[in-house]
Amino acid sequence: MPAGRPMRADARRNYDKIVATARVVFAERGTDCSLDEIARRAGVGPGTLYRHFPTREALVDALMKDWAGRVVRDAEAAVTADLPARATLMTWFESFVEHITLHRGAAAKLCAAMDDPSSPIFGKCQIMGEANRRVLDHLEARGELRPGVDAQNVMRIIGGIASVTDSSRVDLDVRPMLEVVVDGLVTD
Amino acid sequence: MPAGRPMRADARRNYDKIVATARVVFAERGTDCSLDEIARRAGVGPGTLYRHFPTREALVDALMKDWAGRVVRDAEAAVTADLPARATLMTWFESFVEHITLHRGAAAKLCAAMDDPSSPIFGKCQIMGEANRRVLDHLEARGELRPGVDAQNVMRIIGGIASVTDSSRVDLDVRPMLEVVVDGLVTD
DNA sequence: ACCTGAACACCGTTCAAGT
DNA sequence: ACCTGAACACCGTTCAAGT
Repeated sequence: MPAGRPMRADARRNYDKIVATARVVFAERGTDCSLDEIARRAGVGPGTLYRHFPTREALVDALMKDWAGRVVRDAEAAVTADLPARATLMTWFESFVEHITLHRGAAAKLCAAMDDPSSPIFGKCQIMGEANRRVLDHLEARGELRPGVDAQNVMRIIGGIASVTDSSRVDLDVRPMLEVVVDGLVTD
Repeated sequence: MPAGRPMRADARRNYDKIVATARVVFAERGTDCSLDEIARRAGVGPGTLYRHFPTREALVDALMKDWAGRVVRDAEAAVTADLPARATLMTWFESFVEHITLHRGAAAKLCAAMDDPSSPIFGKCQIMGEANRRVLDHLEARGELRPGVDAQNVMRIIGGIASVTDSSRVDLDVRPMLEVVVDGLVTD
């Protein structure tokens, strides 16, 4: 995201139109929808979409512009609320799941990008990872966490739960699953 | 799988050839590979593949013919070994993950089918679910399990961990993740 | 510098014609 | 009853021609 020189007016306009349309279509049809449809509904040629976003994930990344701020804010809120470990983790994990499932199919993509530095959304995963570590470190400092838990692995577990929930046909309640993980993390 | 009348010889031959080829191609390219390629390499027309397997999942299901037996056998082995709860669960969960990731991309498909009775592989998910419940019931009867854990949710959590591991670019060790879940399940 | 849209390759799916 | 392969629709991706 280095500023670079400003875009030409028509390019800027197309870029914004594509992102806005993608937001709508992703919400309607999920992260694996047709890119052609996005271009069509945005009123641009398919080549224009590709020029701005060489991969689907680059487009997903553009959608998540203000996402990072919300994630960091929620992690900070979980820490400063200063509740018992169980409540802190449940609150944080619930917002984690909510953030990672911003569109249908997004959770799986985010999970896959967690260990893929070449992915355009790798940066977003790192932000999520840092936010998660922030919460866990806070609890560990107070001795409320079992020793030897790797924050990265915790992120993968919660991401997995989110993926399964996201891809399920029925509307699952994640909380009982999160509670099992929380029980496995806290000292009693 | 009701026996029905026996297939005509050429149909039988094609069916078997498709399944054998699919086994190879799925192993090579994952569960989302091109069905056209399978038909081509099996030496049949695309229509023939569709006649025998109307959906991709129907083909996956055919591949898992002797899979169910192995799953049930492993669950039984975990129970009869009669080890402490932690060891029992770790052993069982490790084979669970192994079975559910038989091909790249399979874990996610299995997870999605867990709550979709219309899926051709729903039956396989139920077998997995029963095997899992068998192990958990055994431990619960001995009071080694925390009260209130739902076997179905446990299956979803482990399935989620398997999915994330499966879709990751790097070769992850699932055991630390499984240990967190195990800690969340057992009484101390 | 950027956009357009035709063109290409590939894939899933169907179905008329064959045996 | 089953197989074949052409045909169709759709999608991702590229690129020559335009402004």
